[in-house]
Amino acid sequence: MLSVFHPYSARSLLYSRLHRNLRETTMTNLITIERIADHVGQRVTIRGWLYDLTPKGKLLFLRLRDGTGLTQGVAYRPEVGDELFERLAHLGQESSLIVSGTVKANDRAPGVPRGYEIAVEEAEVLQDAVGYPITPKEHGVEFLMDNRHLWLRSSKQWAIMRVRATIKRAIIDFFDSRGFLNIDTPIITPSAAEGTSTLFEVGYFDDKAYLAQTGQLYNEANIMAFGKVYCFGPTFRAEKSKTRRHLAEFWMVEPEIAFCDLEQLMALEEEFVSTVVGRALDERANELAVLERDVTALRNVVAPFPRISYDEAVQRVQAIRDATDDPELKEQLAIEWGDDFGSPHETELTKQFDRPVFVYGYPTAVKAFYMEPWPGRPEVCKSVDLLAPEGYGEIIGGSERMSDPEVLLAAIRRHELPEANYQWYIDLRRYGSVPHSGFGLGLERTVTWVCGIEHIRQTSPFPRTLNRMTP
RNA sequence: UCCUCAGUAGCUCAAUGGCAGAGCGUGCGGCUGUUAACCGCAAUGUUGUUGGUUCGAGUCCAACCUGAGGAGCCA
Repeated sequence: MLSVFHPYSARSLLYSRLHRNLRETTMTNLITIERIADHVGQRVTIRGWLYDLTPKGKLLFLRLRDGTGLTQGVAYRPEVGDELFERLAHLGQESSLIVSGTVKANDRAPGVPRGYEIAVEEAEVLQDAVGYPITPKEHGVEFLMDNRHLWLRSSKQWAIMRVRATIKRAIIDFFDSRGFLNIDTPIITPSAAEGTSTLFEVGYFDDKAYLAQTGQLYNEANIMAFGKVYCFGPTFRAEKSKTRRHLAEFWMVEPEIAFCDLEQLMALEEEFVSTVVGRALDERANELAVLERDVTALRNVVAPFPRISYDEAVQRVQAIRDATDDPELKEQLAIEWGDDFGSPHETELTKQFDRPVFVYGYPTAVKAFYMEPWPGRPEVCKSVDLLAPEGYGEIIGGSERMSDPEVLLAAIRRHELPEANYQWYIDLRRYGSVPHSGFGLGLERTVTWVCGIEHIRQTSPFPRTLNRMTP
């Protein structure tokens, strides 16, 4: 029995009718495409959107997506009848519809998961969409970003968001299962943790305040109450950065651990990162396939990770520089002991390894004020960055924190920070100070790397960058 | 803030200083296995803005606007 609502003021949407259609739909065996393999041979119903349409004479291929996957509906004119066939054959891309039919396994069927299709028996069109702007062809960045609200429906963007959700879940599970307390840190803060130049300013009643760029200092207070904690939320940087690695708003997870030194911190980081990557590999194989990600590179991400000192890293970069014939690269790679690494340095260094690499013991001068001095080498601090392979660069910055109140006070004065704002922070060292460490991992940079994509903006559903805060 | 590149049809791009073009998408028709299908027909333009050079500017010059990705900074 066919149920085609035809004609109704062609190509216009009537809400009352739309909702009536929805209620009257036979919901027998309503499934998600994600689970289509469990329903081979059954008559099922799916609800979703038309991703693409290929007419082929008496045969019609409808690529259908429902948010959980993508599958192929096959309509055969003699079976569905002329009326429904004609209606389906002229649907616009992204039309919304409800389709019922029998699931069949077929090697030729594309989709996520691939290899299954639905022999269409019935269909109801909720809306015939006209003029959907994003075609299954090449588009430019500006056009796609202007249409971000629609671009999210495209299969690669869909896959990235699903990988992101899994990575987020894996992060939470990792810390929750290891005795960390999830605790929230403020987003509105009175001053910068590490200087004021890169913060978004907001009005706070009659005062000025800033959007937080880190929750770390608060977490140092939290660990003295709870032992091991992590915060996980949005963070804000007003840096005028226009690169494929920067967002103005991004998510960061920041664990902080009492009674933890730099060695133990690195051990935690490598276990953490390899666990998270493993979860993405296990749970998002289909999505990584959509992204055409080389998963063998991800399978190498197994602890332990190589650990090299800043001193050694400088020597390695200098050796790479000496070996190259490319004059541009030679200039970019110029570095002396005491300089911070720029992205060209990090990129070349990470090319030497097949998994993330730790660089520890940076010069005190290029790092934040709160890092513990290296014993016997005050010009070096107990900091560690974790650099992702394949040119993806820094995904984690961490350190052992200063535990001596006098040393900390001296550092605050040396950096000319407003001392009054840091009294509570110094207090943490006055009342039961212990060695402690922590790190921050950028969610979007991690997702960019795991997905193997070009640009960080694709890892945020609605990215905020230097030149864009819409849609 | 600095450097480099770009802006032409809905989209992606061509066009020696000399008639504004193609592919895709869209509409109509054809095709029983399409995977960004294929074949035929049709419609589609304030060449980012302003000024200048020239008989003539999409093209050359100047300024501006918008965007891109790289530096710095950083997750």
